[in-house]
Formats: sequence, structure tokens, C-alpha cells
Amino acid sequence: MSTSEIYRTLPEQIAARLRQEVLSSKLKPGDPLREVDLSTRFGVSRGPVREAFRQLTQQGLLVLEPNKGVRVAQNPSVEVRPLVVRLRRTIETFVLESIFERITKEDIAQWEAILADIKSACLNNNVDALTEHDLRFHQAIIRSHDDKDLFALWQPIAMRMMMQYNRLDNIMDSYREHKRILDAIRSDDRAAAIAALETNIQ
Amino acid sequence: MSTSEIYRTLPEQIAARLRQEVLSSKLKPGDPLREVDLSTRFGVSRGPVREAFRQLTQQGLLVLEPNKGVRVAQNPSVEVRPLVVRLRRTIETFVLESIFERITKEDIAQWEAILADIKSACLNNNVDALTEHDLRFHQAIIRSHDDKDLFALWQPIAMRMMMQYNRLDNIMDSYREHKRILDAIRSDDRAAAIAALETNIQ
DNA sequence: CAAATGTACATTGTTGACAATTTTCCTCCG
DNA sequence: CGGAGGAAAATTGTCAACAATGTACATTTG
Repeated sequence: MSTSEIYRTLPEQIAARLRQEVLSSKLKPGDPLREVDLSTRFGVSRGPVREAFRQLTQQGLLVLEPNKGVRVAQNPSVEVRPLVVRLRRTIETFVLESIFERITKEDIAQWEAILADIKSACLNNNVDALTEHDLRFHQAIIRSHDDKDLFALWQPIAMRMMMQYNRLDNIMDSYREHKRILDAIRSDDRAAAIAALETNIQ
Repeated sequence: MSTSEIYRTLPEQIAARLRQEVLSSKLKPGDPLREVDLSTRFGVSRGPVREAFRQLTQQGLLVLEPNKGVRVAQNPSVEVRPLVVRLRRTIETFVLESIFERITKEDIAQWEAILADIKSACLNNNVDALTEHDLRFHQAIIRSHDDKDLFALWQPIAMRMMMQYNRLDNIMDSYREHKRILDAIRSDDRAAAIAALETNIQ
């Protein structure tokens, strides 16, 4: 999995690694994570590991019980999942509507690059890489909004959806869906872009 | 301000105290919080204070910059606020719809008690207490859902709304709005309950 | 004088030791 | 046997010392 992002701090690096393992189901819902195990594994003390746990808890990937440690969170229940979908759609369409006029060539170029990563992940049938780049695609859109707080609002919701990434029969559909979003943006078709985005979020 | 809830751990107690100070604007957006200041103030080491910072960051009340510490978060911008309102409405109406059939006498009794706290806060013109009990009211509804993860989803959104609690001309309106919700629930009028809830969230 | 550089100071990050809590599992007693 | 009680082990919580980083301010340099 390519490390396209730069994780500055030690806890961020640890959290990024653990997140990947949760999203790729190497760590399964309910699995306990032990501070000493991970601190020896990463060659650091327990402090940074604890901090990484807090970050992932914030993202909804881990659940923390005082004096008992953390476990990998359960997937959203069938009852709650439609709510999560609705929330994520609400945020992402809000952002896309909001930035639509001000999208720059640089924005599009950046999203294009991520789309290429999505494409190659699909071609290689690499679900883990696809999950990562899918996240990066939507993240990039959210982050292009001026209000940086939107990202904090979006992330835990999006993460809860990403924990069960088994929606598509044909993995290549993921590429097509994202391409449709970008094509609509490029041809300045706002309604089509929103529609494509909503199709992709489910 | 009554401490109707039990905060088990040290960081939770510290976080509860700081949250109150943020929500009551004793701490203002942009204010920096220093670990040593608070650790001496609360008579603990920096560890629990850091942990409290993480909890409040998760709730959207503080913003953390690596190697720079935390500051009180800015209020949602005028542009983003309608989004936050929509998100909170989506979650709370989802929960109310979802639990409506299974609401017990005990639930209603509990909400009744909180409504009484809201009433006395309004009568005493105590905005801080009102903020606290308003939060407790909605929190109690969310928490009555089986899926405990919903609370984690709801909290950061609700907190962002609570940071600017100056919507009502007449503080007593808050009591009336919550009473309307509870009355509708008691008379088993689902549509009215949802409508009253949406009226209250803005 | 303005910008760059250096240097002390303030603050957060990390570590390892110890304390408190939870879990495990053995023993005892019915 | 089976459950209650209680050590022992495992694990998380807290602390204080030290390291790394960022900030403020004086000093130099063009």
C-alpha cells in the first residue's frame, strides 16, 4: 500500500498503520489491542501507542473502555447503516455544492491523480489499496473546503462506512463511479456531479 | 451547576469541568490551554490532562495542533451551521423514530426529571445550567437506543451546536419546546414528537 | 533599519517506574 | 461437582524526569 500521505508525528504513524489493518480486516471487530504488544512492535513506549488509540477511537475504528483497553469497533448494524449513509451524503454533497464554483485546475489535477491510483488498485484487484485511495479521494474533496472543521465532522462517519467495504460485485465499478464524479465536475455539471457522488456513497 | 452525571475516571472529571467552561464561554474560541496550568490546578500530572484534551478534541470543543497544544475551537461558521443543524436533526429524528414503539414508562420518567431541571434553569435564568440540561435531555434520548455507537456519532455534532447557545429571545421557550416533545411522546403522537424535536433543533 | 540568525525560555512529546484496576485461575467449602 | 473467595498475573492509569520542538526576543549583518 502506497504511503501517499505524510504522517508527521509518531502517534500518527502508528495510527495510520493500525487503521490500515482495521480497514483491511487484518484486525477484526472485537479484537483487543494491547498497549505493550504494540509498543514493543513499533519500538516505542506506551505513550505514543495510547495516543494512537485515542485518534482511532475518535475515528470510530476502536472502542475504548476505561481500565479495560481498546477493541476494534463493531461494524454499524443493519439498522444504523442507512443513517450513516445519509449523514455522509449530507456532508459530502454539502461540500461539493459549496466549493463547486471555486474548484481550480489544481484541485482537479489532484483528484485526477487519486483517480489513477483507484484505477490501478481496481486493475490489480487490490481491495486494500482501493479502500485507501477511495478514502483519499473523498478526503481530498472535503479538505478543499475552507472550513477545516468539516473534515473532523466527516471522518468518523466515513470511517464507519469504510469498515465494511464489500458493496460492489465488480471492483472496477468503484473506478467508474469515481470517474463519473470527476467527469461531471470537469464538464461543470453540478447536478450530475452531485448525483454521481450520491450514487457512490451507499 | 448540578453534577447529575457520574464521571468515573480522572480525565473524565477534568474534561467535564473544561467542557462546562467552554460551553459557558468562560473559555473563549481561540483560547490556548496549557497542560501544566491545568495539571497544577487539578492537582494531577500532565497525563490525565492530556487525556481530557483528547476527549474534548473528539467532541469538537478543542482543536489540537501537534507540538503546539490545544485551543478552544471556533464556533461553526455561518455557512456550515445549517449543515450541522441538518446532521443533528437527521440523527435525533432517526433515533426517536427508531425507539418510538419501545419507549418505556421509565424512559419518560427520566426525561421528565430532566425537563424539570430545564424548567428550573429557565426560571432562574441560568443559561449555563440550561445548556447542561438541554444537552442531557437529548443525550438521554440518544442513549436509549440499543446501538451505543450512535452516541459517539451524535456527540461531536451536538457539541458544535451547543457552542453558540444564544438562539432564543425568551429563555423560557427552551422549556416549552422540550415540553412539547415530551407531551407528544406521552400522547403517542409520533409525527408531533418528530416535529417538535425538529423545531427544537436549530 | 529590516531581515536573518542565534539563544534562552516555554511548551509539548516520550520514556520508564510505580500504582490501581481488572482478569485469570487456583483453592476451599458447601 | 460447582460456586465463592482470594492470591497472582496481566493490563491500564498516573507520575516525574528528560528530550524534542516551538516561541520570543535580543543580536548581528547586509
